Amino acid sequence: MQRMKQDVPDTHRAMQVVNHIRALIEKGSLQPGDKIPAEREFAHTLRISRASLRTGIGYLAAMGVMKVRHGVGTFVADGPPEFGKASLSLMGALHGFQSWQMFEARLILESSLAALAAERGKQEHHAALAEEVAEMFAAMDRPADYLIHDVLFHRIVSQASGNPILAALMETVTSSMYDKRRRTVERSTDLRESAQMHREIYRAIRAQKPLDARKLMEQHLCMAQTAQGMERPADRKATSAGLVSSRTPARRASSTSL
Amino acid sequence: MQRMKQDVPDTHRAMQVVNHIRALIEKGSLQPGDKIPAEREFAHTLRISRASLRTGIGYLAAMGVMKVRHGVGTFVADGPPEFGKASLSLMGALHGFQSWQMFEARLILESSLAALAAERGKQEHHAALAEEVAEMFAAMDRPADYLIHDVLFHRIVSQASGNPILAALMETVTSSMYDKRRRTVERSTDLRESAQMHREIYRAIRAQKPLDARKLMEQHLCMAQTAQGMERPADRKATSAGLVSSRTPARRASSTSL
DNA sequence: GCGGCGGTGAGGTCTGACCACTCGCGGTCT
DNA sequence: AGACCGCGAGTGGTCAGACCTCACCGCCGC
Repeated sequence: MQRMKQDVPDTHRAMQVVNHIRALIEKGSLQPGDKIPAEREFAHTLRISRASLRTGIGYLAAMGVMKVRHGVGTFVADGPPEFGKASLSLMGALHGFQSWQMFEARLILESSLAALAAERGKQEHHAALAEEVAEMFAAMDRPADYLIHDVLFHRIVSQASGNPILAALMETVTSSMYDKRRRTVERSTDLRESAQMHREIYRAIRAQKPLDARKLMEQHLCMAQTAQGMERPADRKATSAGLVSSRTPARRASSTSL
Repeated sequence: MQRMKQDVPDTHRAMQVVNHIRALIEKGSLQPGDKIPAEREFAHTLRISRASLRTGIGYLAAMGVMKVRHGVGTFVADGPPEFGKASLSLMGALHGFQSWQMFEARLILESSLAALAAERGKQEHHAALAEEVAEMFAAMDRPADYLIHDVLFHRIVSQASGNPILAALMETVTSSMYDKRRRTVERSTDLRESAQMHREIYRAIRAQKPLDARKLMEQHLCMAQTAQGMERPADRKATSAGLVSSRTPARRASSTSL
């Protein structure tokens, strides 16, 4: 029988702070971007020491719920939802995550994200997407700039999906690959092809064709994976049937069909 | 132009601790389950105050990289990779995540996980899966126990997928739904049907039929969503074409085909 | 008008003491 | 001899207060 108990990541006081702030957020009296009272003052209000308060704030900051700015104050995170960015990186070092696993996770998340974006994307998203595609074509000779708009493009797709949870998960995965991508893009030679693939994806999303968007995104990511030489070491090909939208509908006939 | 800078969640000293421990992990001198030196001693070694050391440890603990046990010591996390469990819950309260969004995220992750498990699952996983299915059938009249084996089943599927990253992401999503599920299962009446669906999924995985496993898992989750009355408020149906493995391959003909 | 300088208030760090929890050793009672 | 209890060493948790660093902004002098 497993433990199944609530996680107790920190100690009493810290959780007290976390729960207090959580209550404030849920009550609506603490909105994203808001500033919380100064540490000394807040600590006195909660009847705890400043050190304990800082422990709790540190916990929240580590998870991306709050942002601390030295000399300014402590604020509730305002931008798009983000989990602790360094977390995946740390976990990777600890559990020995492989590059192909990251790509696989990204492939699954982002292809679904593209499909959702095609279904639900609004005009504003289409416009932003078009903007980034244009920027990418314009920056084909400047890999560093190109990467920026590349990332932006995918981020907008995430937003257009209308599911901030998936978007946040995606961001977590991609952010831990960013530095590696930056190095790869520098010596990339076929940014033109990449830009065109982005344009195709954009078109599929604008045309509200989820299946096309999904397939194109899969192609795009598989290509990116190949470009970085991060295919899965042996056995199956990366584009295994269960992962990528299959082009062999015939196999569906073998369904056990409940 | 966006910021794109590295995240600086905490301050200098804390990151110094994080990086030090990260280095120890990457060097291999710190394995999962290992105990790190006592705080007073470790702080003296790093030439920083105990308070600063604790800040760094708190950061790592918040992300699930380390586990602190009062009166015992501080250890490197050993179990399956887990992100901060409370994070999604906090983020949800902050950004107003909807239930259907959680279900959607879970649907995407877990259906892919099932497909991967069908491709890569080993015999040991099949055995464990069968075990849990049996337990579920045996616990149909005890909702609380049933839920435990339900969770275990899905967790084993995650492991069988061979991608710890996706498994960890899934765990993050599901753990924030656990309490709600617990309440729902209590008044559930058709656990028999649920158990049978799990058995079907198990069979598809054992038979190495990724597409079947994916589809069955989708059905199972959609049913669970319906049971909890958490469908998406209006517009489309939950089983939109781009999300669920379509049963209308004809639509694929409309591809823009790059 | 502009730029540097310093005040103000925020977070960051340090110190050292004390509190709370675990665990195991050793004594005691049965 | 064996089971039980108590206590103490070791470890994390909390506290208090002082001081440092940084960001911001208004004042003052040029």
